[in-house]
Amino acid sequence: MIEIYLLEHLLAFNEYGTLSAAAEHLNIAQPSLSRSMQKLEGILNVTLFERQKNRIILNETGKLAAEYARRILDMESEMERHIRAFDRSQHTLTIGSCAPGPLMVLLPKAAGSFSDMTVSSAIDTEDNLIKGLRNSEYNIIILSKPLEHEDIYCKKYCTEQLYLSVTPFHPAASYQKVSFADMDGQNFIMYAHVGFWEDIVREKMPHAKFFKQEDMEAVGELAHFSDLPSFASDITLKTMESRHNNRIHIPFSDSESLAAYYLVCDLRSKTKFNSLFRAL
Amino acid sequence: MIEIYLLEHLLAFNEYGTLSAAAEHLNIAQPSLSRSMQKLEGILNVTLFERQKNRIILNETGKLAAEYARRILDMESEMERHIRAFDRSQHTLTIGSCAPGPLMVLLPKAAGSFSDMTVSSAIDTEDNLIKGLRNSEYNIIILSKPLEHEDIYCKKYCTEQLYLSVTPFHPAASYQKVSFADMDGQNFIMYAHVGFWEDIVREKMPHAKFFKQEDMEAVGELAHFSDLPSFASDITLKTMESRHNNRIHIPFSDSESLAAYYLVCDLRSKTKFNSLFRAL
DNA sequence: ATCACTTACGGGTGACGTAAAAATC
DNA sequence: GATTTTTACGTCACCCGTAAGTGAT
Repeated sequence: MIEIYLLEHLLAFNEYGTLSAAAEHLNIAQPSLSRSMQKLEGILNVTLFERQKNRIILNETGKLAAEYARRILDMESEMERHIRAFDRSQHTLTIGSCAPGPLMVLLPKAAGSFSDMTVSSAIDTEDNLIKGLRNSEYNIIILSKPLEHEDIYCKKYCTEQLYLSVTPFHPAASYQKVSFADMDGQNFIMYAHVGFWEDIVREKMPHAKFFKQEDMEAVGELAHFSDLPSFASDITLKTMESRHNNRIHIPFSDSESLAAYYLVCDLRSKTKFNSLFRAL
Repeated sequence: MIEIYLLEHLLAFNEYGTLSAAAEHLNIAQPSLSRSMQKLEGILNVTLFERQKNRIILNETGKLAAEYARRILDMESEMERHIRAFDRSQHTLTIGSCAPGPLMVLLPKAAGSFSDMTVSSAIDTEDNLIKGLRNSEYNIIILSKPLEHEDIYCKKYCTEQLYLSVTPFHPAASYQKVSFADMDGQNFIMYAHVGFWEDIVREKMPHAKFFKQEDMEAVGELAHFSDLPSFASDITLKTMESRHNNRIHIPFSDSESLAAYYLVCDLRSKTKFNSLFRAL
C-alpha cells in the first residue's frame, strides 16, 4: 500500500515543479524527496517521471497519480474534519430557544442530566430554530407554538407571563394590571436578546422606544438607577431575585403577554433526552 | 496526517470485531493493533472506542471513522489499479481489425514504428471495434467501410481480393474466375478468425459448410493434405508463401469479394501515430 | 559557480514483536 | 484455563539528514 506521506510528497512536487522547491515547502531535505518518488515508482512498478540528467518531470502516468493523490488527501482532510466535528456534536447538547425565559429554567436541569456533555444555548427566530433542528445545529429547541411533524417530538413545557417593571413613582405603579395600549409611546429599557418578545412588544406598542442592552447586567443596573420602565416575567422574577430592587411588577393583561413554550426535538434522538424530559 | 496502515488496521478491527482476530488477519501481533487504535485516537484527538476491561467496541464516532477508512482505502486500490492500467496502455498499441488480412501488413510496420511499445491486435466485429475505439480498448481499428465523425480520423488503407484455393484436381481449377454461386453447397476449410469475411461467404453461399480451424497452421496442413477447397487473398498469397503448395488460386468475381480497408483512430491521438501512417 | 538530481552513509523515530499483567467468561 | 486488552521493553526497519558526485545552465 502507498502510505499517505508519499502522496503528500508527490503532490508537493506536482505543485512546485522541482524536487528542491517541493522539499523546501515540505520541510524535508531534497534527497528524501528524491527517494520518495523512487519509492512510489517502485511500489506501483511504473515510471512516473521523465528523467533528464538534472531535471525530473511528471509523465502522463505521473500526472494521473498526482490527481489521485489530490483526491485521496482531500478525502483524508475531510475525514479528520468530519470526525472531529461529529465527536464534538456527540458531546455537546445545543439548545435553541425563541426566548430566554425557558432557558433559565431548562439549562440548569440539562447541565444536571447531561453532566458529561457541554451544554450550549442560543436565542434564535422560530424559523431558524426549526431549520437548525433539521440540520442538527440544534439538538433541542423551544418554540412558542407546537410543531407537529411525523419525525418530530413536541411537548408542552411551561408558560411565561410578561410583567411591566416600574419604579414606585411611575403612574402605573398602583395598577393591578396594565395593557400594552396603556404603555404605548413610552421608553423602555430592554434586554437585547429577548427573542420573540421583541416582536410582540414592538407590534403591540408601535410608538414605544426600546433601549436595547446587550448585557443582562446592564439592564439591571439601568433599571436600578433610572426611572425608565422595563420588562420582567414570572420566570425572571423567580430566577433573578435582584430584579425586585425598588421596582413594582405589574402583569400585562393582553393575551399575547402570556406565552406557552414547547420543547421540540428530533424523534430519533428523543430517547437520548428522556432523562431530561422526565426531570421536568 | 493519518497514515494508510492505521486505516487498514481500523478497518480490519471493524471487520473482525476483536483486536486479536483482526491482528491475526493482518499478520501482526495483537499489541501492535492495540497501539494503532490508540494512535488513531491520539491523532484525531477523539474517542473511537467504548472500552470495557477486556473488550473494545467502536462507538458512533469510530464507526464513522471506519466508514471513511473504507472509502479512502478503496480509492487507494483504485488508484493503484488505474495507474498500472494506464501505464500499460501508455506502452501498448492495440490494433483491432475486421479481418486478418490488413493486420498481416500493418503489424510488422507498427512494430517497427513503435519499437518501445507492445503491439497487440485482435479481430472483432465492426460494431465492437467502433465501441472499443471510443473507450480506448483499441488505439487503431481497421474497418471495411469509412467512418465519418468529427472526433475521428479515417484514412483509406488498402484492398483485399478474395481467392478460391483448390487442388489442381478440383473442377474449378481451370477457371479464370469463379463466383460464389458456382461454389455454393461445397465444403470449405476456413480459418476461424476471418472477421467480416465469414459474414460474406455465409451470405453468398448459404448452402456451403465451413470447417473452421482455430489454428492458422491447421488450415495450411488440412489444405495441404485434403482436396477440400479453402480461401486465400492477394494479401495472404503475398505474405504467406507456403499457401501456394499444390494449390491453384482463382479470384472470385463477385463485387463483395473485393474489400476496401480503412484505418481509423481517435483524432486526439492521431499525432502519436503519424510516423506509422506516413510509413504506409 | 550555481542549480538540480542521484547515490552513499549514518542516525533516530517509531512500528513491531515478545513478555507479562489484569480482567472476564 | 482460555480469551481479550493493555502496558512495558527491546529490536529493527525505514525515513530523514548530511555529504559527495554528476551533469546542465
